[in-house]
Amino acid sequence: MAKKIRIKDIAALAGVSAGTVDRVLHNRGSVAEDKRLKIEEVLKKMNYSPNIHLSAISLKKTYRFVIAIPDFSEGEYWFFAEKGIRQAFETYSALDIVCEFCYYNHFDLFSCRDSFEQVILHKPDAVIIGPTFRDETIHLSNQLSDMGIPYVFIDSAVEGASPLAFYSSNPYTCGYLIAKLITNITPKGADIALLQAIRIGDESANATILRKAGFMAYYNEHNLQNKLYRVNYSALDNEQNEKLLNDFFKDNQETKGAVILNSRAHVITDYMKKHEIHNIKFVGIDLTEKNNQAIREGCIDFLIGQRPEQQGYMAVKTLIQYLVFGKSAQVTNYMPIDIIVKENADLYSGLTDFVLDTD
Amino acid sequence: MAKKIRIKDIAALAGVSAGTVDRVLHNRGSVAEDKRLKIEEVLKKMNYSPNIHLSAISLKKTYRFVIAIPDFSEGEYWFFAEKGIRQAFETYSALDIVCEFCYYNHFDLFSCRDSFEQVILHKPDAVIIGPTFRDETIHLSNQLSDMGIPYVFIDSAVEGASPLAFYSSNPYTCGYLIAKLITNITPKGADIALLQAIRIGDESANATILRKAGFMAYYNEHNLQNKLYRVNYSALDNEQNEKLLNDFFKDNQETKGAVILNSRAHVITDYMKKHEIHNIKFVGIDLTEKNNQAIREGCIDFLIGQRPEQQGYMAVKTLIQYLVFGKSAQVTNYMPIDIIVKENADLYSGLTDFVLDTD
DNA sequence: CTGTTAGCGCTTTCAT
DNA sequence: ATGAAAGCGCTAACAG
Repeated sequence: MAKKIRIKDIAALAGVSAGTVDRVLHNRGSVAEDKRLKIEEVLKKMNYSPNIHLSAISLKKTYRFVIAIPDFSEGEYWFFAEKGIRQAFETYSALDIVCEFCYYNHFDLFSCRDSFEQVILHKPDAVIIGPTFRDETIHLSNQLSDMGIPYVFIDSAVEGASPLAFYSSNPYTCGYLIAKLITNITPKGADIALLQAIRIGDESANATILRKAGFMAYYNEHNLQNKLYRVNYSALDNEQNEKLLNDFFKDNQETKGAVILNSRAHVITDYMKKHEIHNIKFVGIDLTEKNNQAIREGCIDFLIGQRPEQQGYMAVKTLIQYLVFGKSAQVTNYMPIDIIVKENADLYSGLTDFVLDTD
Repeated sequence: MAKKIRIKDIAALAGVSAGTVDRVLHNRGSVAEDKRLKIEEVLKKMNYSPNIHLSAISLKKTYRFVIAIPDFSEGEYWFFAEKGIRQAFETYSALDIVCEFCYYNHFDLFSCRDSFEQVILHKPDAVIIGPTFRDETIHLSNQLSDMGIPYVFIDSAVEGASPLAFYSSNPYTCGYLIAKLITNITPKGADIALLQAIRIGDESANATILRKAGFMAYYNEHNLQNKLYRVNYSALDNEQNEKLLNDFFKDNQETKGAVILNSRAHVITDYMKKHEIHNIKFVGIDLTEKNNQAIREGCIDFLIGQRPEQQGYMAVKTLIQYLVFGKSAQVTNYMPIDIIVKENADLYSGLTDFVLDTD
């Protein structure tokens, strides 16, 4: 085990004082060029990296975080993302962080627009965005970029923005894998239903579009002949939903498989249970509490897990590293895509203790 | 966001000084009973927990860790476990930790015995054990228990020992899931081969026995009629292996699926590739580098992932929490069981950056 | 431009 | 038994 290297050690090796090393570390200027070079050389050679938790106690600065994500109920997807965010704040409890949450309804474009306007008003030092609507997200991103405020996307990224980083699963791969799974567990050539949510003010969410592309890619690459029905459902209006699904399932009794490219699988399995529709294989996304229930009961065959806690945690961590040391992380960060079945579902849920840290 | 609570705050609320609170926190005695009770009450009410990274700088104590695990080459299972262990030491870099590794050959009982004898000689403050052979592990555990030295198991646990905690996947569930996967991707009733390693001095490793139990349980619960061949192979002797596998595959051309309950899947797929045996579905364990290669090439259909890095990381973390604050964690800790296929394999490998931390 | 110093939260030693 | 004080690594304000 290498002995710990302290600022003092670096200082000695470079023939300066600790204060000067610190100035270099934080780019605070007022350091002679030759000494700066010398210090940077020593830092690199010794592979020094300061203990951020120790930095924190000396730093009196208060960091204002704003989190702009969809609202949620307990056990839903964004619940877990927020859990990860709060966990990160715990881990960095030595830092003085204040945090505002700007929630929006992610089925409602206008709600998102309102919410995003609030973000700037909070004068944040850092922002975490859960994008749903493309144009609104770009608009906010541009404002933040202009003001020099760093921001990180979680759940999905948006083309045309310049976040410090984003943490999401690769939606294309997700869709691709879903296609593989559903076709592997349904008879060859069977009809498949593709459920999609109705949104207010926009036809489809950002991530969902990309997942669909991956899904279709699998079909094309494998020359699949399965008939594919696009079925609308409503996540907001139960009655409307009932009607929409009735229309489809009455007329298409031959459907053997169904997939949904967002976390509302349970809405569909609830309907199926109620109407005693069995023998339809079902693949969905996200281990929400309700989906967990459904997978236990055998109503869902596969779920794709996206590690929302970890995304939230990493977003905070990345921003802190940047704010404190100006360290920019890797921009593109795709999470592992977990394949969840009845047997391993329990092990994935509520596992916030099994988490790690790296630097 | 709740304001940070410091020892000083607790002290003020309890009407004592910071020093006294610290004495209570660390059970260092010399505190009047009534004050102790008062302080403990305040601690609980305020839900105080000290920042361990800050504690660390004041603590000058050196902690001696000994890690007794199987030896490995780069990219093998234990390589990743050790990676997680080292990562944890990084995270807790404020602590002064020295660490000795006692490796043993996990196909050789006697090597294990020798290695475990070394452990005690290092006079460790804490030990991490990767158990393979039951009796040797129990023997070491008893010695450690007698000396009051905390130890944690990773990869698998051993009945009859009293570790501070263990981190492993549930071997029974692992085996069960492997059975489900192989029977789902092979024709109904098809012959299945169960590959098992020859070991020196012992018939089978601890974890493997339990996995086999889970595997068989699935068979029994589902009344499967598949013929099951137990096939020996050698992980150490290539020539012997060639012969063993020849014997089996020549005589059993009807085998449609194969599973292996340890991380050497690639040994078998290498053989199959060499002998141009195709059309055998294959399920194995652990995303080692070589297995990763095999899954990419399509030689393996499913791999079960056990998160070795995370196990190692958690083992260190648990021991540190115990050593510094006497905090005992939960004893039984089953990791998520990852299901890995060609499409998501890349996302699981080399992902040591995507890790979290909680307290 | 640079070294010195005080102070962050936590622990421990040393008087009391 | 207890509080005051010093010191851990790191940072920032202050002298020079």
